[in-house]
Amino acid sequence: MALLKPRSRRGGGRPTIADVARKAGVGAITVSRALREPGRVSEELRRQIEAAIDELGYVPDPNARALASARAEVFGVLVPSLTNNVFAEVVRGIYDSLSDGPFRIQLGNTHYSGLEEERLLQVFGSQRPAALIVAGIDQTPTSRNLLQNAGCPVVQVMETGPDPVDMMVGFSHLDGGRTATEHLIEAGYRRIGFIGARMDPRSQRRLAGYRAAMEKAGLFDPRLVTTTPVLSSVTLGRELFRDALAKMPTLDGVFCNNDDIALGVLFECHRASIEVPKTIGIVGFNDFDMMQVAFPSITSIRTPRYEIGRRAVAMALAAIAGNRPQERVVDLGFELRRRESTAR
Amino acid sequence: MALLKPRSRRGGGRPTIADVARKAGVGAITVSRALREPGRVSEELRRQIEAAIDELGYVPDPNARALASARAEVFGVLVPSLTNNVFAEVVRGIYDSLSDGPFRIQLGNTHYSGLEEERLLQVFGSQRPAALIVAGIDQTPTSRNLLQNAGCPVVQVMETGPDPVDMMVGFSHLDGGRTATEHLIEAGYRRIGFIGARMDPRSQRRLAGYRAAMEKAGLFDPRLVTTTPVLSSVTLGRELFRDALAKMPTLDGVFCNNDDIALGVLFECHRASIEVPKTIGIVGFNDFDMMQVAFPSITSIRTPRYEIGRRAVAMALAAIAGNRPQERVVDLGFELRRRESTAR
DNA sequence: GCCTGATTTGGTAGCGCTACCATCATCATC
DNA sequence: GATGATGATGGTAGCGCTACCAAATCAGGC
Repeated sequence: MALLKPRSRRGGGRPTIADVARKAGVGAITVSRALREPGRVSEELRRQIEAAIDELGYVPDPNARALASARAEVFGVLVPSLTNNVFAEVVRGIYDSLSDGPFRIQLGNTHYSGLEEERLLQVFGSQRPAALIVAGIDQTPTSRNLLQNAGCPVVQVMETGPDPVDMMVGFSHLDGGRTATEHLIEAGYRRIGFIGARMDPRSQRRLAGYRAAMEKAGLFDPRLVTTTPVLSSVTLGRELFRDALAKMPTLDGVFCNNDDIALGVLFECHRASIEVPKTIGIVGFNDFDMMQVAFPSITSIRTPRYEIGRRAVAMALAAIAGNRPQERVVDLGFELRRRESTAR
Repeated sequence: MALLKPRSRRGGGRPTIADVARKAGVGAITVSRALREPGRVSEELRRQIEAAIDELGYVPDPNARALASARAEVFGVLVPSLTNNVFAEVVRGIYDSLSDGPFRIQLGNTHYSGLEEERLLQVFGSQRPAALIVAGIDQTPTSRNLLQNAGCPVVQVMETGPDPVDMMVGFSHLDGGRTATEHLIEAGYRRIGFIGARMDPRSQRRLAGYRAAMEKAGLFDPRLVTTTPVLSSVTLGRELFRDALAKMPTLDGVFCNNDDIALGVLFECHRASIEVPKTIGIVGFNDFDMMQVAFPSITSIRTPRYEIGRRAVAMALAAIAGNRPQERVVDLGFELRRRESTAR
């Protein structure tokens, strides 16, 4: 008589929770509990179960878990760019904070497109993630709606604003732009340009900060502003600076939308023998490592990218654990790093 | 009399494949087939099913799918760093190639640690991914074993070598190092240093290429080599260059392990009024955008990072579809970009 | 008309896990 | 000693989907 079930598990024969339960002499559900809520299982059984797990080399199947509990141990992370170092550091912060626990990261690249963001939120939602972390606060109404109905903690990162979907961690780009510009003004520069590429909402707010500072000092002139929607790069920084100079030869300072642009400006100054900081003052944004090494070293606004990632995860984990933080909007601030490029 | 089943689906009430089947008046399995193998379903039913899907806004549950088919639509991607631009571009290539299809990306950061790589492969394996893409070819025996038994296509990227686990896409770092060094020699430099940080296996091979070229020209001297295991940065490039100069004041050229180091060297040359390329020639590695903008522009080895990501996915997808490429090792090469920093 | 094989469709039985309840001790309380 | 209250454990019934097989249909050949 043949065996009824020829042990042909479809799934490749890895040990399951039932195998562990059999070996430990307990019910499957007790194994499940021992894994998820160890406190609710007696110490004796827990030890037996752990021994069985070790012996069999059991690893829980995240897919089965997600299906049964209608909740995947996944953090959905949406950023507008994978190669922009700013977001890479945010992602690194998220990753480092999550690598101890059971949570995986599902990365989405919106390419600075609201439509793509909507599409990704749709896809991510179908997985019932444990939390969503999205860059920016300017979601489309559709995206906002998707976030609101995601049924999980949501953290908007990089910026602060008055109206969080759920939680927020970031800083004020407007204040950052204003601080950078005020610093140039205080240093004695007057014909201060703004140079920016890829004018996403954060860049727009830095520009607004620049404008506020310039207007307050009675120095604003629209011809001082040079922008392009093209993706930022060092090469582009150089080109935009040449455009700006051509348009406004009396330029004596520039606030650059980001450090790439600032570096391009610096190199062009070298090339054209424009003295920095004497003839032109330069301020960057983000304060990448290279800013302090550049010659002359470049003043920049230090932004807490890595810390934003870490804090976003901490808030999301707290919310998952049931104690949503009191402060739903966390401003991590920024810091002006004064260097040679503005030391006139 | 109360309803028997108060329609309290645990899973939040999103439409399921059964809902679609009911609406379209077909069996559930036919809907499943229409989604995965449209060719095997008559055109009429297919149309009905598509209409039902649209109307209900049905999105397949990837977790249920993975559980039932014992195969997740996930590409596991293992890189040693999230912020190193080189890997960010590889990941971008992978992401762009995958964003059309159903596959998700599961990212792992090994932090240049073999042990961490083993741990991640273990975790990734428990999800039965559709494919694995790992950076480097120097896996530990344990990791190699895990890859071999992963039961899915595996692509090792960034390098080429004689013994792929399954497939490989990359280029020869040894040849890259040699080419860079030979270029300096041909340009007339003689006391050519090697400066490298974070001496991972790829850096080691570039160093080996440097050494081969130097020895062949009868120029090698161990005091010309300055390395550190510390993570690479522009700041570090500057410091290492100062060390190298202190050790060997007659240095007249440097091959830098990567572009960050090269940039640090360039800035230090500015700062110390060392003329480039007259007194010192500089060659970088990777050819980031900024190399061509720097003043003077910096000679570098252009590496096909993005293309490596794309090709790795293409090969993996082909293998999944059943037609594993003939060539299991693809060498995408590199290119020396001659610029001002070596134009003596 | 019958058979064969290809094509299209559906039913059943899981995949591995957890939510929900039921059960059974144990112990304090009246 | 009956009555809950509490805590530990287990059974059952799915989660939403697909593998596997069975059945139905149809074309063509004899």
